Amino acid sequence: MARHLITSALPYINGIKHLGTLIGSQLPADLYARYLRGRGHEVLFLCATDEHGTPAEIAAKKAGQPVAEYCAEMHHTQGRLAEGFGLSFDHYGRSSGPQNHRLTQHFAARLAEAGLIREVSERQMYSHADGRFLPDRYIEGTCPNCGFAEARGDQCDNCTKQLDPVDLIEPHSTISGSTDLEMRETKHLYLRQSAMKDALNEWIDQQADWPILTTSIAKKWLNDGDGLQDRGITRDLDWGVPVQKGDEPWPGMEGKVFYVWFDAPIEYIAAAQEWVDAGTGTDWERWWRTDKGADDVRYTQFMGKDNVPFHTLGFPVTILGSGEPWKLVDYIKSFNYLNYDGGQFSTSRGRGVFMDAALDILPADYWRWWLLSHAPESGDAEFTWENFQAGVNKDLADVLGNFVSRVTKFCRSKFGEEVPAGGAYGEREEALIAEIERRLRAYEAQMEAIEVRKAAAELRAIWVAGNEYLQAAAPWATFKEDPEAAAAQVRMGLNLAALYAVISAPFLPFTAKALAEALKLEDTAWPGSAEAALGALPAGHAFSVPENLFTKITDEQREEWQDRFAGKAIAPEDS
RNA sequence: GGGCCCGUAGCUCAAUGGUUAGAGCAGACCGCUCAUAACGGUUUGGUUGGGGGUUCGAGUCCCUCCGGGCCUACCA
Repeated sequence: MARHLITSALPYINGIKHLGTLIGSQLPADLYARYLRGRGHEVLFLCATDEHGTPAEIAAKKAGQPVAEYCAEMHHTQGRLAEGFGLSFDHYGRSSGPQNHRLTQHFAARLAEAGLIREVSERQMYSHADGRFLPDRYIEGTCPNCGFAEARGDQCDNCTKQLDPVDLIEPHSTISGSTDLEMRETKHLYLRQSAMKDALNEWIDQQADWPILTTSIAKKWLNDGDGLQDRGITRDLDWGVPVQKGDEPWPGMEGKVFYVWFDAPIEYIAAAQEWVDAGTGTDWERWWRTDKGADDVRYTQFMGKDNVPFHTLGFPVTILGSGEPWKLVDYIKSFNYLNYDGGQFSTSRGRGVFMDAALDILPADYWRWWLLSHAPESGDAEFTWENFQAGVNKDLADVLGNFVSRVTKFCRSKFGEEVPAGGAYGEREEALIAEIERRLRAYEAQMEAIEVRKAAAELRAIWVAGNEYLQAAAPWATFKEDPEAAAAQVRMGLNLAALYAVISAPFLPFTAKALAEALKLEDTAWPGSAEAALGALPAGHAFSVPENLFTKITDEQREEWQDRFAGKAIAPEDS
């Protein structure tokens, strides 16, 4: 038994997330957490909404709500959807919570003491109409280089020239459209990441077993061009963690807040505090402080590739630079993107499937299975309705669902709804047990390596083995000659179903639970030897035939959904 | 522009530099009739994107070209 701290990248607050976000971090993190819990390990699985930053303010404005209220509502909505997908967070926190405020200010103070923060004066565009400074991307104008009318303040999307907002002809705010803009002097804090470049390089070099995606992104940022650059960690916004040195004011920084990418990862720690404060947990420090018991914790982070720089560089600088014994991540599992039917998911265009709509049309396990078995591990993956329909129908309805159906119904018709007694296992059963033993251990190995697709393939192979066995044993034929032998075969079949109820749970928690209940399976502990596991249901054990575990997706449904989620052509923009 | 990842069967993907490049799906054929017309078996299908090189041996390493994707630091 070991102790595992698991975090999923924090979903940003500005709306309901799509399937790409789900498979990019939360779902595989949940798979791993469920598996480790199943193996009897002690697990703390944390997630939270990432609530600060400009997009949150803009989304709130669009919704006509104060930002705090908007975030509270959206946090609730996202939480409800997470629950709907079976995401088994031990705590689902908020980066805007008081714990994170205090902790973020604490880290800033420690970093300042360590000489890792410097003040920089810079000029930024201020919009009078909006009453705020605008990030470059929220300013548009005509490109001085190519004449493109909708060039952004940071770069022209047409000619790709790097721009400064002052270069633009007739610059205006994309929020209000106002042209009443001026450059203003403003002071900001920068985290001196460059000072820790060598330490980070050495640390990354030690991680030979991390996904290439993780280390290559880290190395690129560390060594590209002039190497790792310092980053501004404050913004001129209202919504966020006020800049303070711990409890003390920070002269010259009044009215400013820390920037999201600085406070968001700190929320991983704060979420553990929230977990305790909410009364769900006790002693968060034994998970996060190596001087208070966390030295034997294994910490695994899950995230999409867009989040890798913050987790390999920024956050480690915060942790290491503090000079305090905080737990540093042990393994970073990163994912590529999931595309939607030949393009990207798009929020504004309504293109693709979002978490709320997904649950409206199908149970969570359908999505969990397909997404996890197609997790974008080696490259970007693509969601198409044809693939989704084929995968779900074949794997879930035919291979798993139908197996359970055929064995339970056959038993009911010949022996009644209890595990039949009589007969004995022979060579065929011995071979099956040996095969299950081998595959079970292979499945565990893939799970432990967090090879998500390979783990799914192994699990599926175990389901298939059940169908192969039934077909070869053919109890419906045996029954006519030798009912005792058929009883043994059915007993084996029912025990396979019971095994599936246990080992499928990380992928299919809802179905696994329903199956376990139908089989009246008391003990859902992870199987030791296949031989013991396949004896879990003794002769005479009563069960009930479950409803069909999965309904197939029809061609009509598929076509309807294809149309419904194709999206409409509106202005481009975010996802 | 620079960098990274990817390119393997119609589709989705495997293969510590080492037998004849493998699975699943789809297709074809056969079997079975317990089951959600499900299941099982057999089988078709490959110039591993192109070209060059290193090596006894290359899908794998190097060079180059082609194609796709991502990142490039004030979106997160």
